[in-house]
Amino acid sequence: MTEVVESKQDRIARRQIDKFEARRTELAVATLHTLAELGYARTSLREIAQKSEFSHGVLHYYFADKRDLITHAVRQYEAVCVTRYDEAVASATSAEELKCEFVGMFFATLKADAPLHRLWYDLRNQSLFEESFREDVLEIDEHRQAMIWRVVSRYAELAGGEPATSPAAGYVMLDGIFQRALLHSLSGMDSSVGELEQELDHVLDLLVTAS
Amino acid sequence: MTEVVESKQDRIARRQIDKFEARRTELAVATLHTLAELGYARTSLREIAQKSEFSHGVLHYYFADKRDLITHAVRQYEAVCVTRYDEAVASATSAEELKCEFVGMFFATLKADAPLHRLWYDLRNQSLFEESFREDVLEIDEHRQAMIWRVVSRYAELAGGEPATSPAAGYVMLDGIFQRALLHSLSGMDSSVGELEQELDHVLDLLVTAS
DNA sequence: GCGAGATTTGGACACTCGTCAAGATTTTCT
DNA sequence: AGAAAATCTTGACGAGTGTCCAAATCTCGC
Repeated sequence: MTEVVESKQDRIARRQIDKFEARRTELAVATLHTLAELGYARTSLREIAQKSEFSHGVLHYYFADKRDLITHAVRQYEAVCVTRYDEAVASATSAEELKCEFVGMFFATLKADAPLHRLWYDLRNQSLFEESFREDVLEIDEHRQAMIWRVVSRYAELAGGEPATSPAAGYVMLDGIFQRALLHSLSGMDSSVGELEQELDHVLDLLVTAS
Repeated sequence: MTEVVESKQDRIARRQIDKFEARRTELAVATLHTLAELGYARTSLREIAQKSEFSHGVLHYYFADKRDLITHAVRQYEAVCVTRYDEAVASATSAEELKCEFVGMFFATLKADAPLHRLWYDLRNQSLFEESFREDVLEIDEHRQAMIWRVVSRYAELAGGEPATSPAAGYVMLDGIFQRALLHSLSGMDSSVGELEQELDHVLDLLVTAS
């Protein structure tokens, strides 16, 4: 009987833990939105709380401190970002089709999710100064690299060639294009963004050996 | 005679203005060092003053406000950074020599001036959130792009080929490599940096059409 | 419905921030 | 040398920060 009682208490305990976790992610999502809007340098706990439906005190009930909160927010970002092109990779039946879908999605998310993307770059840069961010940043960067590599290697396969770079170099070069396009997009330099879009078509072919 | 007096006053006035300007750049340089060490988010005026030989009040004697000061510091950065490869471009007599010198300098400054470089990326990212930084950032980015383009186009010339990308795409891709190498270098991932160095050799050739 | 525990609130705290101004100090000109 | 101007220091201010906590509120098993 004790074990029955125990399991019942366990169920109750688990339910509360789940609720606790659920609220944590809820607050982490609110944090993510505030960060995306204001940037790391100007995001305060009171600002975060104001964007949620809670008071600022509750943040310290669910998180040890500010770093703990932001770390969890970054982990939420990861969940959002790294499967973006997988469907296109799986469904494309020709190199041309994959390229077209990839370039389209690339610039679609650039425009639709600009605040989130600039946050990512902001946090990645923070990790250049704050060692405590590095582990998470490096891990997320790995996942982004893998995501891009799935596209590039599949593109090479469909084109009947081989990737011309390592996964790291390929990712880093395409990410460089994304960063520049993001900056120019937020600066209202639409024509420059358009040129980059045209050029991405071309760059993808540079990243695979001629078939 | 009035004009003689005036010109004498002018000389005096100019001398004082020059002195004023000199102290401004002196303080801007101190600001640059503090920014490079702490990052934008954690740099305060008192911290800047402490790294100089003055008190914090003097900053408001020479600069209107914090933004004015940081803007001038960024301009100082620009003066430092954009002629780095020009000597190599001018003196190289073969593609192989230019490539070797470029790759060497690329990774030498990566290691020697890491704090300054991470500051640049930090400020460029701030411009994604703060419109007031954008004008300066875009201008400096142009100069960096031109600097890289001088290398790429000369390399293509020496190799008897043509650049395979636009100046923007070429810059952005090489800059992406630099960013990644900087992150991994500051993270102590030396082997990863070494791989990127090897790969840069290869990437340079991707950026020119086969001769 | 009651009561214990979980959750939330809102204010207090110690601190740092940018800014400013009054006064002390130094430099410069006559 | 002495006066005038430029320069620098110091301390204060109000606002904003992260953190903590006592009290208020809510939840939920009994």
